[in-house]
Amino acid sequence: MAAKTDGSGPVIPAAIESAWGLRERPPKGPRPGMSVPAIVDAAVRVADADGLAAVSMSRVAKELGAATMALYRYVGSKDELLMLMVDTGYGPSPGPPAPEDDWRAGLTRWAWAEHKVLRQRSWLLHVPISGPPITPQQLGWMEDGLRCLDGTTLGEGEKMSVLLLITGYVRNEATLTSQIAEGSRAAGVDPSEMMPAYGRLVARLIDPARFPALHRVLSAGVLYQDDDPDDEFVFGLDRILDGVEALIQRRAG
Amino acid sequence: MAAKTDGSGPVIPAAIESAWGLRERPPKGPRPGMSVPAIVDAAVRVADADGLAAVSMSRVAKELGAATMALYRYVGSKDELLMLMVDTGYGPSPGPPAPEDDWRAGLTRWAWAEHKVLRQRSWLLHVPISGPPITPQQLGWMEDGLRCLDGTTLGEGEKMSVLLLITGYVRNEATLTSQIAEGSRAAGVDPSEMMPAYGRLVARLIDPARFPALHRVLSAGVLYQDDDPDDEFVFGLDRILDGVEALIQRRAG
DNA sequence: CTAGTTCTGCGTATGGTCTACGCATAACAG
DNA sequence: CTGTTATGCGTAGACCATACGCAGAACTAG
Repeated sequence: MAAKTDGSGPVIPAAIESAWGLRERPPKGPRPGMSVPAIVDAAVRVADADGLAAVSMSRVAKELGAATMALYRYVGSKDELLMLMVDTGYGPSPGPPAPEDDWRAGLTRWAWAEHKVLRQRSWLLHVPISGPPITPQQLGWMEDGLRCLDGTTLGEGEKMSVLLLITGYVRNEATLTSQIAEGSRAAGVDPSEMMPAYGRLVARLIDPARFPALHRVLSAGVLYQDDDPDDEFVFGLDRILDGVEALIQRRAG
Repeated sequence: MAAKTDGSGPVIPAAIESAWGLRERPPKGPRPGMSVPAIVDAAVRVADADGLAAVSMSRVAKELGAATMALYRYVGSKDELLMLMVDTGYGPSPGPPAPEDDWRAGLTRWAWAEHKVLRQRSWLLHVPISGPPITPQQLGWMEDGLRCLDGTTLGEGEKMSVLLLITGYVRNEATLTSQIAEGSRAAGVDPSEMMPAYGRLVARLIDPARFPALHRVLSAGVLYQDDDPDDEFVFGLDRILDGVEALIQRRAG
């Protein structure tokens, strides 16, 4: 009931420990008929096909031809399963930066790699994350990001903050574009018509006297055009990297 | 079934229309015993007290002394209720920037205002947002943000992108700190012990040979200290604003 | 004043969720 | 061979959102 505070350190979910390869199978009892990776793979398959909302314990069990409750011998709860799904959903990190890359090129590639994963598996954005990363591959991503900043003048804490900033930006951008995509699918509208429709809606709702600046944006036609989402992504990323560059130069000078 | 595409424009949920003050009550039939604002207020009260997970239709109805199904006469679905909760949860926008503020001071205040709201009502972060903002107060926030950039050299589209960038950052930062808070409450650990515990955990899991950069961060003691979350917030915000400043100067020069 | 219409309140019921618990059985240790 | 321990999984409980339909209230038209 109380938090475990013995010498072993903080509590970790059992399935996470086994993801790190710690933990041996007890020698007694019947052989397990399934495995944690098989369950996680099945869950990822379901999420890829029908979205995160379709991932229920019974659905995953059906995918494996097993009974619902059988899964609970392998994962402690649905939340634990979700955590493992995130780990394998992201996949292996893109690897350390190429030797010829400076920090900016490295981080750009790093950000694009996450961007690409999130565009393909937008369900990752819907998983309620419940804490800082502790799974092997997630820490692998972090490691690769840190290496991009290796030669810079930044302190270790600053490096970490920069990565947090960038990964947060990537997630956020992906969330926005996936919402547009999902919204258009739900409304049965062509995705390229989504932003124009939004612009018309806002134009119909707002009073130009009360919302002058917004009205000006609408008049400029900004919301009506269906931009390339990648352009929007590049814009924000470049702003952030410009800000980081300013810091690096201040530290150097 | 198909999307409505008549002259009235895109479909909007009934309760949103009434939030904008459009829509008259039909003259016939019994007087409504409740009102949409009363329901939304009750739901916000529940979320404030017990978190978003506690907001179920039956719980909100109980709060009002009404029957569960009675609510569906006022809101079309739970999702619609959530959208309205977000609108009133954010509250009125902070107002236009002070005349003596330049764009940077204005946006800083704007960002802090959202930061403050999200710190007080962290359940706002858990509401699955399903599209671009269309409620009155949300567009009010947008309007105020745009006004901060009024005198700058940026194009209308760029202004919008900058706001998206900042609001995304604020949400992201708030998400991270609220996760730490919620995680520590769930584990029954003192919040100030949370990051140190995380640092120890990572140190126990990773192999320094496989994760050298991460190991260096740990050795620097970065994860062990319990930073002031506001410092972290300021760091990221300053980076972003530096990036925006670089753009503004490029456009000006 | 009456009849018709339309809206409200809400009870019932359906189908979904996660998961606590306990039992039968299988596999190993001694 | 016996005891111990793990597995597979059925049952059941406690929630959840919400579709549907009915009783009755409040208005309008005649």
